[in-house]
Amino acid sequence: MIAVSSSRVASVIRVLLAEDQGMVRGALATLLNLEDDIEVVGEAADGDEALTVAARTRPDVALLDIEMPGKDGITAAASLREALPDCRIVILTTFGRPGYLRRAMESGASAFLVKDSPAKELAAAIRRVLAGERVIDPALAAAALSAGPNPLSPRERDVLAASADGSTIGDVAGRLHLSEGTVRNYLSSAIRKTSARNRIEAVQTAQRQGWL
Amino acid sequence: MIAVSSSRVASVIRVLLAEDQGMVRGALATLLNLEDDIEVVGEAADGDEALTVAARTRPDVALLDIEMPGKDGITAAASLREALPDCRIVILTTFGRPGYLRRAMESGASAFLVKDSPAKELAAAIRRVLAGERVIDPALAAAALSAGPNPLSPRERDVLAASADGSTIGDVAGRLHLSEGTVRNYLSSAIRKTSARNRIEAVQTAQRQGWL
DNA sequence: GGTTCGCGATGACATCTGTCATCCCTGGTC
DNA sequence: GACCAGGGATGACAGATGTCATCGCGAACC
Repeated sequence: MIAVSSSRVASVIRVLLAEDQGMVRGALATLLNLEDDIEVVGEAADGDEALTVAARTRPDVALLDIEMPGKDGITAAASLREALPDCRIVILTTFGRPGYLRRAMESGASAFLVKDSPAKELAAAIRRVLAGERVIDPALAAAALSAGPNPLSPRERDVLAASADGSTIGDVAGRLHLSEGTVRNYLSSAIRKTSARNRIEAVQTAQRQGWL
Repeated sequence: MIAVSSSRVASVIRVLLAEDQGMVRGALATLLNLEDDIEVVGEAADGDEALTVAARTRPDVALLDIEMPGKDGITAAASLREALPDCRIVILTTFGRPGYLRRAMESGASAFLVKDSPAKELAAAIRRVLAGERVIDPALAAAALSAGPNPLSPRERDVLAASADGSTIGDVAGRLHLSEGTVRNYLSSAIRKTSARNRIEAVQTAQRQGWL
């Protein structure tokens, strides 16, 4: 054998990093590139960019932040799953919300990491995921299971989400092409299901649970 | 002179890093330690810890995240300013809110960085700050100046902040030892001053401006 | 001494919200 | 065919919310 066809070592893990905060993205990329068996082959600042970069670089693992402008990490994960079925997905997020974990898993993610955990766990998770394991914080998994699924119907979810920015009922009705009474009814049942006392509390619990 | 009393190089910059998200903190520390002239001599996960670690390590520069549990970065900056007047302060934050910038500067910070900016700017800012410069994103500075100061009176601010979590007027009145009518009056004027249509919008604009 | 401003309060009023009962229609499912 | 669950709507009602005028008090300022 005269020459190796590719210069890269067989065991190097090719990673795509999608994270909107430039400083965090740069720091994480540096951190990962220090590992002998990991190489960051692509970076993206939002979900859409992550998909185009992934199509070009064909990474072994995609590291996706949830909180990104435009297409969020979970939505991007679902699209990526179709485009590159062999690419493992690691979801990285600021908030360990039960609903996030549930949706991430349903979108085909292999790991779910919160940014609170130590930095060394990132590389470890990437290696474990490539070995076929699933990586989830046990405490968070328990919380997600005990919290149960999203109790809101799709329409209740829509209306609650549209009310989250302080819009008045009239605004929401106009935006969703519903009558004001209907909006009030959906809000009322959303408030009941979230055990809240008003719309604001309902929005907050729903967000805390990752239901929006 | 028989021996140098300290083994450290004269030009090494000793940095304290306060950031609550472990993964980000670890990655930033790694990034900074890669620089020849910078050494992270202490890490902290919240504002109070930052103060104790700073007292022990006496850093040249303190890198403080704003969004931390317990004592936030701006409050910590003010305390640090008293305890270690020679320590330069760099504020690092997710949100480039005008009010944050203003308060950070009033607390004695020398630099204000948003996490959106590229990772390489961090080390650059640390060096410039130590050289006596102030480092502020020009666009953000302009926004802070054009936005003007916080129009809310201290009490309006209190009441609005207490209403942010969806509490009812009765709750807020009880918590702040005010009559319900007074709370309504303060909320009403806060709503007027923020050009909002209701309490929720008022809370949102106030937060977006960094007025809470 | 007069003025202004912030804090705190009251009462009245109009409107917005949240709840409930009730209705129609549609697409399952047993 | 009977029987739900959802989506969508209406009307009525109580209570919460937002606005306004008005008052008293004390501190600051000219």
